[in-house]
Amino acid sequence: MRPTIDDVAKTANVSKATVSRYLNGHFERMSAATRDRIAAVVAQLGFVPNRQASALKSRRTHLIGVVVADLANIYSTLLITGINDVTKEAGDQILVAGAGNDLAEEKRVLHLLIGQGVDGIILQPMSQDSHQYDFVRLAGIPMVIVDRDSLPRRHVTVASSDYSASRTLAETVIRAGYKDIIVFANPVQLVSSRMLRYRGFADVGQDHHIPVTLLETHGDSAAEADVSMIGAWLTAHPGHRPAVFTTNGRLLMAALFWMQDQGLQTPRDLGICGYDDWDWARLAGPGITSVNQHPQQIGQKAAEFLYQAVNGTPAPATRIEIPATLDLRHSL
Amino acid sequence: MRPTIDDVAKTANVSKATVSRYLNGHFERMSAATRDRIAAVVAQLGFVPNRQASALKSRRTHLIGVVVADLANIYSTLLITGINDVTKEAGDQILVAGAGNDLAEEKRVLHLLIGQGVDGIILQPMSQDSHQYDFVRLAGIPMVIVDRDSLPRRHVTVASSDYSASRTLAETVIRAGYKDIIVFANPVQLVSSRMLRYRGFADVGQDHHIPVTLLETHGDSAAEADVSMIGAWLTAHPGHRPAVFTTNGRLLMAALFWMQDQGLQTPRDLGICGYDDWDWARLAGPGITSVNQHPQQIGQKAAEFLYQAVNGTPAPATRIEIPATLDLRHSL
DNA sequence: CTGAAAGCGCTAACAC
DNA sequence: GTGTTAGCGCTTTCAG
Repeated sequence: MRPTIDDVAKTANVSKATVSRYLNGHFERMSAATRDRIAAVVAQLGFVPNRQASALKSRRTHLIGVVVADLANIYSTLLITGINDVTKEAGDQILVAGAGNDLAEEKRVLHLLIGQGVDGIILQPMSQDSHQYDFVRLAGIPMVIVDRDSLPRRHVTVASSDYSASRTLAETVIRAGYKDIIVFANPVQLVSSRMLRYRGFADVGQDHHIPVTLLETHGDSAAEADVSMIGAWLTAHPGHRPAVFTTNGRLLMAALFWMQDQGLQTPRDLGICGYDDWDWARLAGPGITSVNQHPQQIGQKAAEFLYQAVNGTPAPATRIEIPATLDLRHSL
Repeated sequence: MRPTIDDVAKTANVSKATVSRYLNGHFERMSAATRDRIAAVVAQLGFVPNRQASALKSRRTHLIGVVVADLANIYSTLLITGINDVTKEAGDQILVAGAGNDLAEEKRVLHLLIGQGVDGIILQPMSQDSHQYDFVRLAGIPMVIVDRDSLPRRHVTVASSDYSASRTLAETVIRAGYKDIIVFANPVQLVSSRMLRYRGFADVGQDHHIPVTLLETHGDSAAEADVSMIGAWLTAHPGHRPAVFTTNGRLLMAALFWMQDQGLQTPRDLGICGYDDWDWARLAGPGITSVNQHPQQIGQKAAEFLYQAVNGTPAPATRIEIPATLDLRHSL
């Protein structure tokens, strides 16, 4: 079985304390001889210190918890990759969990993370009410929020510039001559970023006296999303050629699948644009005009802020925006 | 700060042992009164047991380590999602790490996982030589391998039916009338699954006397992959219209980006097909014929086998294949 | 420069 | 039914 610090100490003829100093790099006042002897024994035994034990005393598990709304999402992957970029430098590991788009499940996994004694948490929150997360502050665990707001703001929040990116895209749509706009989204009341994306369109539409219709669906996979709502709208408005804006990549994909099935083409039959963090939209049809929010960068920034807090110098609880970028293509 | 089992014990006027029994569900011989009292105190204090401490004695951290070759990959996301489906049921958590396609880095993170005392590991291995992983068996940690072989086979290995799927696809290509086949891949010697995918084509090509050219590139992102090799081939073979097969989704995307930039169309100028685990290929061009290896299922199966081992009844070290499926579309 | 000893929060015999 | 006690493997004063 795994050797312990005691095994190392005995084989090297020193005390556990000395080995511990060695492991933690406190060679300042240690004879080179002892150091080398310990090094040899560690290598020979293949000793790997047990972090569970060390955490008990040192109060540092070197674990960072990450909770995303839905694991099977490109956004999540890229976010996690960004976080990993910085935890790696710190020699830490990430504990990932998916909330399955469910508040109760999110709460459950947060408790698991607390139980594991994570040094900090990065959360894409299900709830807009930050009081829901009081228990993690009570546990004394630093947390930073990503992608969505949770208010009153108690944590640094890193998100993309949803509202302004959305406005810019809406202006583009209108400039392209569309007289009808459809926003295809998951329920916007529930999540601040969705709401901001919708509001960007709604506000610009109002400025230009262009009607903006909100079509809400539950489920965001191609299979679950109820894309036929768009078909219903089309039937109800014969002769109209609207621009459809989808608030996330899965919905964009769902909409495009549906169009393909219906034999609808863009921009001939309708315009389409939406969020896409993975650039595949460039390849669909004539190329879909889309917004990229750079989740990897969001992950990096979030992790950097988290470490500030973990190291005792938390930044003020403000919203940090990573600019989303617009890729103009030929679907409008 | 976080309350401990001692705090709970004192407030509830019982011993730590009783609280511990409560926490672990040993109510068999416990008065309902004490049980309820403890429950109340636990809720009131917001007590969450410290798993680090419990692990020290119980030898179970409830942590499953997952090491993938590259975190920023759809395959990884879906694999992790599948693993999470089953660890969640067990009340466990997953510790994910990316090896950055580098053997040394993989070794480093494996050591970190061992240090964290994970109950088991799921690995998409960088090395085909299983001796590289002797140190994990020495540490007594159960492991299952996914996606690629590492031999001599010491661990259950869950992968997709690479060779047969690849043969089927090759037959399809040839039946479509192509007289030249190009396999665009990352170095095939290094990874068994790539090799199997290549061999499937090579063998079928030989059977039909159709030349199969292997074009190898390093880096698999659209930016890094050297797609111009295909262009060079085209230049060297004027008048030919080959079918290109890419051995993973990133390379498929890279090839399609390049074709788009070159103004090349499929199937007009060349045929194209490849691996795609996320169905976006359905939307590209006329729809790209592709192979889906169902990574989520692979993850689930792998986790199930891992738990068998963790629970003391390891399955024999065989290769388990999850059938890959072929989506015929219009790119050939 | 190194060692002894106490203890982190929890579990698991073994008592009673 | 419940309490006592002895650690799990490590870190960290405090001595020397």
